[in-house]
Amino acid sequence: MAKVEETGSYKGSEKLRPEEMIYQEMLDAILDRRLEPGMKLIEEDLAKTFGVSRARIRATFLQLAHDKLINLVPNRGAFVAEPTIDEAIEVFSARRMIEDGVARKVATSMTDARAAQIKNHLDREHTAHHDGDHRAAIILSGEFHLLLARLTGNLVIEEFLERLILRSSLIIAMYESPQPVDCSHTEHDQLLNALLSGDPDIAAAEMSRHLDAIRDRLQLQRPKPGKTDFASIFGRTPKSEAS
Amino acid sequence: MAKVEETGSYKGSEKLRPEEMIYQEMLDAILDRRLEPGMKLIEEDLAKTFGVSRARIRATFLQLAHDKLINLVPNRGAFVAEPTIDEAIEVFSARRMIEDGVARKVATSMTDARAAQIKNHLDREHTAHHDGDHRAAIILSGEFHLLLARLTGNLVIEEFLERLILRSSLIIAMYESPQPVDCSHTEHDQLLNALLSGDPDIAAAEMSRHLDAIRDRLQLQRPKPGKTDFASIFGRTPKSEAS
DNA sequence: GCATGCAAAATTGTTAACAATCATGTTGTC
DNA sequence: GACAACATGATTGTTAACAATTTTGCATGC
Repeated sequence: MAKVEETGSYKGSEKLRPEEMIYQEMLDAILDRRLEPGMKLIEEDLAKTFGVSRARIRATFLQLAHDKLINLVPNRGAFVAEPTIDEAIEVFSARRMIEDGVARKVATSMTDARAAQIKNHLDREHTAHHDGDHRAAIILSGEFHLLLARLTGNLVIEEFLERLILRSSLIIAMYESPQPVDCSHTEHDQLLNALLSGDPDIAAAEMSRHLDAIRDRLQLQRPKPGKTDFASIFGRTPKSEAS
Repeated sequence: MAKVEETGSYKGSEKLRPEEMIYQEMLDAILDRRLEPGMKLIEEDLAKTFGVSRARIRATFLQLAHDKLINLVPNRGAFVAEPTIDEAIEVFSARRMIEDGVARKVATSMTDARAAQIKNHLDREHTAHHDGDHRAAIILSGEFHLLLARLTGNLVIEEFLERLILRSSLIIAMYESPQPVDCSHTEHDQLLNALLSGDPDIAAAEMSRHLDAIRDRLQLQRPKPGKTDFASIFGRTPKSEAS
């Protein structure tokens, strides 16, 4: 629970430096879809909202853009990112490539203490799921992967994967199927078993399966998400194309 | 040759947008060690040098800091990064974890066209080495790894690895042994053979070996690089510690 | 009625001045 | 002579105003 709040709280720990707090708040808003994909982000409005100058908002924009959570268009402004289907596929493919390696490393360096650490996390995932706390379940699910990355002891991997997991969260928020089927907590159990086997190939294979499963649960076949498909809404084909 | 200039030129393609040009120039200066590790970067001086406002320099700083090429200290300013030995080890360990996956993917999706593409690159590496063009050899060596990343067809991996390779370049510039022993071009040949075998395990193993070899060629055992060790210089031990 | 061009409003991009903070050198005291 | 307090200069952080660009609304003409 504490862990959940630490990473995903709305305006949780208020002793953060203001710059970090603004990043965190905008991040949460995007992942919660209070800021919808494609939405224009106006500097002055945000500056007034947070009580800071436009310069700080601009700096925050650069961070968010670097993490691919917003798009920065010269002279036009900032827009909440709308990851395409191809992007979504690429992100999970990239995660597979990296997290396979993570799984290999964790599997071959497993200790009792580490196993206990993972089990403890899984307990919290199960609790959240049992309590029907969907939001906590999603956050903990992401943190499970981050925990494995941390167990490699490699900060570079950890930081990169953290960004990639955030990006995944936006993708999931955008493409998740209407009826939430977060059965992934049982998959994490299987993953732990694979890691405990100590066999890097088995661990990597299970990680690949898991990430593919997440991807396959998404609705990645919609015509063009975010962009309203008037033709299908009104049951007719467009008369002519706009210039 | 064209490729070399494209990525590593001093002030090459001047039709870049000014913001990108400034990033590129500072990047080149850091990797060339014209800007030494630890050096203070003063906003106003750079602004005058490039004929832009401090605001733009600040934005460029954020980019460079994100790539870990400079350190940003609140109220103190920006300093060229001084990767520690531990950081250097972590970067190459991270690359191994990722590039193993890259090698696996490239090995299992090899075609004649791709093999030719790689061979063509190796030819250019050999030429540069034969001509004694050390600078081009280093750049091409980095681009070899980037080429493999590109062959995975995954933009996420490609972009991340690009940053990691830049960071590696700074590390190599900082820790390379006095007598340049860039024998890595023959290692790239071996890597190609491993990729052509089509066996992902062989390819990954060869990639690991190669990256470990680069790391092991570095002088990663100095007491504290960048920070002058007066005690050893003057052959005596410090009398007392500074407060 | 619809497209085109123009004018106004909104928004981003840039600059310069000011405030806050940190580094440096000096002075005074013990 | 060493240390601390202080004053000075340099540098970063912030703000507000201005310029450039894009978007929007409206009027005109076909």
